[in-house]
Amino acid sequence: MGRRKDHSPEELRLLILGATRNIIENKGLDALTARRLGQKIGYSPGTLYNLYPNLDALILAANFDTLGRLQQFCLAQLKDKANGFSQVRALAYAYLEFAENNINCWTALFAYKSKHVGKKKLPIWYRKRLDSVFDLIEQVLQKNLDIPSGEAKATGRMLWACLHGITTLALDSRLKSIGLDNPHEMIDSLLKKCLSSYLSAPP
Amino acid sequence: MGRRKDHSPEELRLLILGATRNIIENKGLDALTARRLGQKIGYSPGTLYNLYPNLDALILAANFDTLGRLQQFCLAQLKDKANGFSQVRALAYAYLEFAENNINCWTALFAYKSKHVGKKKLPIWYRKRLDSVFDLIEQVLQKNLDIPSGEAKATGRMLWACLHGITTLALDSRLKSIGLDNPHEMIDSLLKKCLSSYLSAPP
DNA sequence: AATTATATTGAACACCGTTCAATAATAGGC
DNA sequence: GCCTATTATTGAACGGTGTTCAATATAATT
Repeated sequence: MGRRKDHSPEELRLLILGATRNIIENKGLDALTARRLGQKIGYSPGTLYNLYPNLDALILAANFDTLGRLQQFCLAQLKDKANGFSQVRALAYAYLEFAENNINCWTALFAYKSKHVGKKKLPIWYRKRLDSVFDLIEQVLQKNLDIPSGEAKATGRMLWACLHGITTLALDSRLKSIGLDNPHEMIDSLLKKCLSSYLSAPP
Repeated sequence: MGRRKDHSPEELRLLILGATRNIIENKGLDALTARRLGQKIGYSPGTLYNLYPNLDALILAANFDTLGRLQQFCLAQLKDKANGFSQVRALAYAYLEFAENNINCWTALFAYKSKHVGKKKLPIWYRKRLDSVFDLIEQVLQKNLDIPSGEAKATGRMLWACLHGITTLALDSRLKSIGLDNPHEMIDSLLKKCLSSYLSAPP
C-alpha cells in the first residue's frame, strides 16, 4: 500500500469515470459495484473514495456524460434534414434512437440506485445541462414552426415529456406485445396531432 | 423451529403480501428486505421462501395489486363526470392523481429491483391485467368521442404512453424547476391537441 | 407410542457500499 | 546520502443484502 503515482489525480478521476461509463454501457447500472470498478482499473475499491464521495456521485458524473452525448447526437441528426416539420420529427426520432442504441446508459439516467439520492437536489451544473437538453425541442419548434413564442416552451416541455413516456414504454422489453411497440408510429401520430395547427402548409 | 401452524399456507401468503404492500407503500420499494419483512410478520426470513420463490415474485404480486387498485380508482373517477371529452380528461387526471397519491406503489410498478427480472417475461395473469388497464383509455375514447374504431386502439396506447411520461417526469422531485411541473396543464394541452378532431362540438 | 410428514428456522455463503488505521512510496530539507 | 514529512493506496472490518438448506420441532398418521 502506498503512493504509486501511476496517474495524477485528474488522470485517475478520468480513469475511474471511464471505467464507470464502460461498465454501465456494457453491463448495465446494476453491474456497477465498487469492487468490480476497482478491479477494472487496477486499484482497490477504497481508492474510488479518494476521488469521489460515493458511487452515486460517480453515476451522476456518468449520467452527465450521457446527457452530453444525447444532446450532441440530437443536434447531429438535425444537420441534414429539411427545415420545417422534418426537423421536429428528426429530433424526436433522434431521442428515441439514442435511447435504443444506448439502452443501459439511457436507463441509468432515470434509474436511481440509492435510497437517498431521490430526495437530494441535483447539482447546478447537472441541472444546467439537463435544461439545455430540454430547451432543444423548444428551439427547434420555434425555428421551424409558426408557433407563438409564448407557447413554445410549454408545448416543447409537454412534447418532451410525451416523447419520454413513449420511449420509456417502448424500451421496456416486458411490455412488448401489449401494443406498446411501434414507437415511431406513436411519435408520428403525436407530432402530427399536436403540431398541425402550427404548420404553414398542412403535412 | 418447526411447525407452528399459526396460519394456514394461504393465510401466510396473504400475511406476507400484506406486509409487502405495507412496506412498499410506507417506506418505498428500497425498504423492502427479506429480514425486515420477516420481522414484520413475526417469521424468519427463510419462511418467505416457502411461499414465494424470491422477493421479485413478491414485488410482482404487490404490483399486481397496485394495478388493480389503479384500475378501480380510474373507473370510480369516471362515474360522476359528464359524457364526452370530460370523461377522457377525468381518466387522465385519475391516472395522475393515483400516481401522486401512491407514489411509492406507483414507482414500484416501473422500478425493477433485480438484475434478471428485466429480461424475464411477465406472467400471463399479470399481462392480462396490464392489458385491461391499457384498454381503459381505448374504451373511454370510443364511448365518448367520434373516433374511428380503427384508430381508437393506437390513439389510446399513444395517449397512455404520453400520460405516463408526463406523470413520470412530474413525480420526479429532482426535475422540479425545469418547467416539468404543472402536469395538469400538460395533460390538458395534450388531450385538446390530440383529440380536437374527434370532438363533435369544439371544446 | 412410534413413525412419517411438514412447517420453520437461523446459520452460512457470497455479495454489497463505505470507512479508516496502517502502510509504502515519494518529495523536500539538510 | 540520509531523514523526515507528506501523500497515495490499501484491505480488513462493519453492517447490510438475497438466498439456500440441513437441522429441528411440531402435527398427523399408523
